[in-house]
Amino acid sequence: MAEKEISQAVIGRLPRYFRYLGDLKERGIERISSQELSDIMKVTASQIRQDFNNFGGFGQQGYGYNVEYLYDEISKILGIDKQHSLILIGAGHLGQAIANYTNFNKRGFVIEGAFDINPALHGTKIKEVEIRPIEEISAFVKEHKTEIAVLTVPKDQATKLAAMLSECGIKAIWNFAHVDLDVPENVQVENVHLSDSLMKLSYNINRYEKEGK
Amino acid sequence: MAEKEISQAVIGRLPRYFRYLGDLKERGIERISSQELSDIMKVTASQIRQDFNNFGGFGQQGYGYNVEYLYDEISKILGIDKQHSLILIGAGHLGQAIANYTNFNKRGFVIEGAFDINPALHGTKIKEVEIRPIEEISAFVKEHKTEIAVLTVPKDQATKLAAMLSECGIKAIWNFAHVDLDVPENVQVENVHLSDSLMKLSYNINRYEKEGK
DNA sequence: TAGATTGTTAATCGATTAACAATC
DNA sequence: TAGATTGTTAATCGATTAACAATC
Repeated sequence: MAEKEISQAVIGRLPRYFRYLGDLKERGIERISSQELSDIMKVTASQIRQDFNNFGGFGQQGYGYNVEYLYDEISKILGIDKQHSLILIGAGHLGQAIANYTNFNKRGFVIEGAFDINPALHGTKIKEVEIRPIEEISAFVKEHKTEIAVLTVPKDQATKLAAMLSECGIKAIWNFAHVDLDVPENVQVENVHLSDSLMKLSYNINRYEKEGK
Repeated sequence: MAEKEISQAVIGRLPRYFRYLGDLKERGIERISSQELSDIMKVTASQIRQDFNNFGGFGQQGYGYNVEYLYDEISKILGIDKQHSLILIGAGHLGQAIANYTNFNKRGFVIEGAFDINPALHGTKIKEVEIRPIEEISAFVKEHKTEIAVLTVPKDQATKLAAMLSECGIKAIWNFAHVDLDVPENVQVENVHLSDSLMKLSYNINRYEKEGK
């Protein structure tokens, strides 16, 4: 069905809405108006209403939005109402950091396998998951129908691994390598380019010092 | 001087230009036209020319752009032609990952201190840098005129630490905590919200499966 | 000089904000 | 019913793309 395509600008804001709604829910708040949410989140009430309306009406005139309902709906839109299977490729510090970040697990992102090129690590464990040689990735992904590969390897390896992962049916790559992956359109890629982020910070330090603004 | 404000959309693209230009430079390529760069980077030539022209003319009609010159100019714009001092706050896996990522060091981002709440870590080292109690942050930042604090602590700590850091004159916070920091406008913040990123990935998996697009 | 390609203006497109009618 | 607040259309703003004159 040709539902109208939602812009990535809107999608990019959903996790933040989700986070604030989670907080409100925890604080026992039942309803909220776009104006109140606007005050808390520092975005316009208009944008909030437009964003939510991309997915159909979640609110009620004269009342506002039911926090729990809205929270649940956003979780469905984001696809985090279901479990997702992950494999870790690269068991370095970054891989460890991700494996140990319990919030992902709580949200249903479950690490089912871990792989590294370093033989010394094979057989050792990262958060209860055994580290295997990268040669075993393909068979593992096919057998477990793994959805997401977390790529925390140097960039020269990343390109080859991405091609291989695409071939064995991975659905998505969460890419921490500092390179743009070229994969078929049935493989979703989300990049986390930490050095890009740090450079933006550097720019803004610079800019503030020059412009005083 | 009221130079016209450059949009964050443009800034966000600079690190990627920088990366590609670095590659070209390494491959010994001296000049490149906006069209050639467009082919490699998969953005329009028009956008490339517009982006660069925000900062004045870097090219030459009939010739194109000199790779090395352009590379250097972008590094100046991003402020990565100078050294930047960092402190690590939170010496967990993520902090370790960042400390061990040698590329940052190579780019002039130097970690000068590390702090953690856990007394067991005090006195131990993370990449040659001694881990200190967080009570010492304030004095350290003032003494070393530290520019950037890398915040890799749980979110409840992050809010308080951000306020403290702002007070003792930090210029910027690279925030990995899953919370929006509220700091004065003289403190630059760059957020790395990993779970937001993962949720976007989840959305796109979902979307592709539904729409087949 | 002729050809190539930038710098820059104009046109288009998309995203955000404002306004208000619909309705709970 | 009156008041509140959404859903949605219209207006504005900004970013991207196209076009072309300037110029190397």
